[in-house]
Amino acid sequence: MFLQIQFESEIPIYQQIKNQIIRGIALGELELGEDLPSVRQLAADIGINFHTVNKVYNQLKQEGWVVIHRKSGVMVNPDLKPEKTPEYMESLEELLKITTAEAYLRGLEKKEFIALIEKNYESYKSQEGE
Amino acid sequence: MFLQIQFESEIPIYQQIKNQIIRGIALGELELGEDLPSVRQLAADIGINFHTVNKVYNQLKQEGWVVIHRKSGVMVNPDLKPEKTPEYMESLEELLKITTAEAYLRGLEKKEFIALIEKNYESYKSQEGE
Amino acid sequence: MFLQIQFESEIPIYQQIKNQIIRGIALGELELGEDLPSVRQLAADIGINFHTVNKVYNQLKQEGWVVIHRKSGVMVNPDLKPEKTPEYMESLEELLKITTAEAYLRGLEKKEFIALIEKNYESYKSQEGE
Amino acid sequence: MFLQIQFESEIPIYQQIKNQIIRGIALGELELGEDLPSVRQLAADIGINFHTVNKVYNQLKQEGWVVIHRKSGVMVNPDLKPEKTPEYMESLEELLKITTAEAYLRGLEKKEFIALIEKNYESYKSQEGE
DNA sequence: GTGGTCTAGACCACG
DNA sequence: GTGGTCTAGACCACA
Repeated sequence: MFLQIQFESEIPIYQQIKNQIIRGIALGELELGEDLPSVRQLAADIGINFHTVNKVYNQLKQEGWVVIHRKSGVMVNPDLKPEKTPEYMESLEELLKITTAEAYLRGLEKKEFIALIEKNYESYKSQEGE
Repeated sequence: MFLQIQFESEIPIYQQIKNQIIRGIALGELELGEDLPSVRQLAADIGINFHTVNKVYNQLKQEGWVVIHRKSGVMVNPDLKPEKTPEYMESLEELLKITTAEAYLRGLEKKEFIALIEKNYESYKSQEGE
Repeated sequence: MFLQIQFESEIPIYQQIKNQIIRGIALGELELGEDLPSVRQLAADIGINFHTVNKVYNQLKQEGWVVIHRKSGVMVNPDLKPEKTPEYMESLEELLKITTAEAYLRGLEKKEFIALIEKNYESYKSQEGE
Repeated sequence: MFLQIQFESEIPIYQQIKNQIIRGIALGELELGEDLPSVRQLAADIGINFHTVNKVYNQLKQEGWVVIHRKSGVMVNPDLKPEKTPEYMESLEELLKITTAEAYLRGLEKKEFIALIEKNYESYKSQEGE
């Protein structure tokens, strides 16, 4: 498994896992319809309690990233179609407000910031052969 | 005061205040050397516990955004020069990893994302007459 | 066979099968006395474990919907006469309590709700030439 | 508190609590903006573990029924506006398919079924003075 | 005081 | 063997 958890981080473990799974989908490391480890398996791999993984999978299911088959376990939602909802856009804009403000004050040029965005986007695009 | 607090938000109140003060500086709404309200004043204005405001000011001081004079209160650091430290850059890159991943999956084009960044940066630049 | 199973559903597979068989009887798609597929046949058709089908048939038998002959297999109970028991009525009322409450809060008018009921009832009645 | 839990029921405790809170809102027993007991308080009142209540509140928040203030606890969403989404309508229709089928086969007349619906709806309407 | 996170272990439903 | 539920208790962040 490609998950890398920082136990000393302030970011909750379950949040780190969620982030990395979503990023894994964007990067193409996780394909649509691909099986994810069982809650207990993943928990054992990472060395955490299975309830923590359970919480992750349930939230990912709630948000539509994965589907939970009744017995075969959890897989990346094969019909993944997350939407650019107004709520999402609002929260993104709110996040960027403070992020860019601090970046600007710290002397990060607009060009540098955009370069970071582009670097990330390229890594996603490359998955599609574009 | 220009602070707008969302009590139902996931973001802690103290974090919201910090964010808005930093953004206020970037926007030029708060000038370098400008006095901030006293702890009790701000707490009363927002309707929160003054310990929360105290925490905010102490963290802002520690991070170099404000200076606290024993009697004259708190002011925006007149010699503000926050740095683009490696630690900061690392945390920013980490944040953008997950942020762009979700944005990409939700169908937000790179151009759209960058437009959001530029919109923000323009609002800061305009303060300098550029 | 007319069974359509959703493996990602919250509803257990065995429950889905039961539901569809009972609905099939109400719709007249399954006639009284009609033979049902064998346990192994149905399991193979759907692609599930035959223990699951076994469980379904046994529960349906216990509730009086089908009869099981040792060799000739399973058939819809030719003398079907399920009753409007107090227990059933109680559980139905309990179900409708929460169902109508949410429907009401979501803005579903009483007329709309009743229209849904009537639409269903009509499809059963039509089987009797009414 | 008006909650009545059946510990011997097959319906999970957390589900029963959810149901009764939503029904409480529909009945007007819970007003919009009204405070709900704290997780630990409600858990103690019912005599269950606080994690179970926590799960309820989080799901209710996720579905928009309540808001969780950072310190003042949980309250019924004052801006409650659950929607008649296509997903909801689909699941409701699916539920009514099997429910009406069994009711019909058990000899419950359409009129009787509708009477049950009306009885419930009246109890909600009466809250509005209509 | 509030909710949030994580651990730990038990038992159950499902297939 | 899978996820789901519930209990229990610890510690933390927040206000």
